[in-house]
Amino acid sequence: MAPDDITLKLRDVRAASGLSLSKVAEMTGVSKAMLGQIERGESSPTIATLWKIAKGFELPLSALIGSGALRDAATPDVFRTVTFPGSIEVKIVFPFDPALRAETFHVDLAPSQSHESAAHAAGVTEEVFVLNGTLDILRDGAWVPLQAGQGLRFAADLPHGYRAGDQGAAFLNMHHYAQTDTLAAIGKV
Amino acid sequence: MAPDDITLKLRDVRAASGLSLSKVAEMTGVSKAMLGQIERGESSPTIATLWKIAKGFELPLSALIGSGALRDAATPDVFRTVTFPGSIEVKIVFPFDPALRAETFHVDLAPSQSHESAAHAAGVTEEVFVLNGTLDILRDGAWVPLQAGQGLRFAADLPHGYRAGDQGAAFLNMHHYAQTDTLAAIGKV
DNA sequence: ATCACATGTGCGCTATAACGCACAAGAGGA
DNA sequence: TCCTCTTGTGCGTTATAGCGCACATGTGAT
Repeated sequence: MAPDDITLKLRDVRAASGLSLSKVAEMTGVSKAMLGQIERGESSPTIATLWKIAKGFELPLSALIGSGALRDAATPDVFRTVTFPGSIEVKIVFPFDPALRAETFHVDLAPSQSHESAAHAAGVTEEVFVLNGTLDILRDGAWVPLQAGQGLRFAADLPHGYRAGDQGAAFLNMHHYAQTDTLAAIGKV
Repeated sequence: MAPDDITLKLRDVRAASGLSLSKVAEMTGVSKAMLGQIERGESSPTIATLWKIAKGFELPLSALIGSGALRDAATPDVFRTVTFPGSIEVKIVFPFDPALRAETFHVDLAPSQSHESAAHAAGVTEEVFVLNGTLDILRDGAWVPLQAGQGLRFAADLPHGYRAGDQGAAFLNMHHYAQTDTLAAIGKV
């Protein structure tokens, strides 16, 4: 890929918002002239200014960077069950999808049952949403108490654990694999 | 947030690869001195050079951009609520994280209430997991019935809709943004 | 000890990103 | 028409990204 493949979508974003260069300049702190040049491809902005723009629009930085985008299709629901190494049994709610880099499990813990998990690979983030009962999550050495309807997002590349309350617990467990697994592609890890 | 929140992960990536500045300079076409300055935070690179670096490592650009990540954050004892353009009100369970490109909402529908959503931007995938009641999802022109404990994953860049059953419905709604998102978050939709 | 080589950092120079300001073109209004 | 406001673009200046080169340090090897 040539460096020309960087398509900045500022023009699209601004068009969608219906704002003028002046307005955008005002809300981002980036000069009107510079914004124009960026849109026209006459200037290659610093990430610092790109950040300012993204912040102004309240957009993730990646929203402004056009790269090779993978498209994705729908996947229906099929519940397969899988036993984790840690010996607990989980149901697959959403299977892993390479495009999303995510998968979702449904976990059931018996009353007071606990499960400790070793550190996952770097860049793995977990999200837990409690469906029923109460659940304590061990993260960073401390137990975080959660009730039904509450959620917690944490980095899973550290040792962590789950512990159900007196009435057991059911929760959704989303695993997000950041693009850090690309480190694997380099050779190390 | 100050622009200082941009943490470039070049140092981490290079450390993981075990390569020297010279080697990286050679394979990326970016001067050794500049690479050093970027790692030390003394220089804010252009996206052009950032692209060269990413390309040299055969990494996606986003792999080098540190989200300024909250990552570990979000214990939503306090739910923030947000009203969708479509007029229904949703609670934010997990806020958008650039690294994950995902956010999760908690949606409550009154009995028989329905909500239609226009097509989102290309590359948006939704996951729905029903917590309570029954829910029908309009996808691809057909209504898919779901009960509590069931989930559905579908491409959201087509018109789609939700319809609660007789007792109403509560469900989690995960939005995954492929690298093309942009427009959806702005408000245009 | 001295050599040979590779590591990362500092210096001077050039290219250019980013700014403020001014200007030309268009859109209504009176 | 003339006036006023806003649109986006061009110009001159300053700040800084990015380069090549040289230097200081470090690590073995002989």
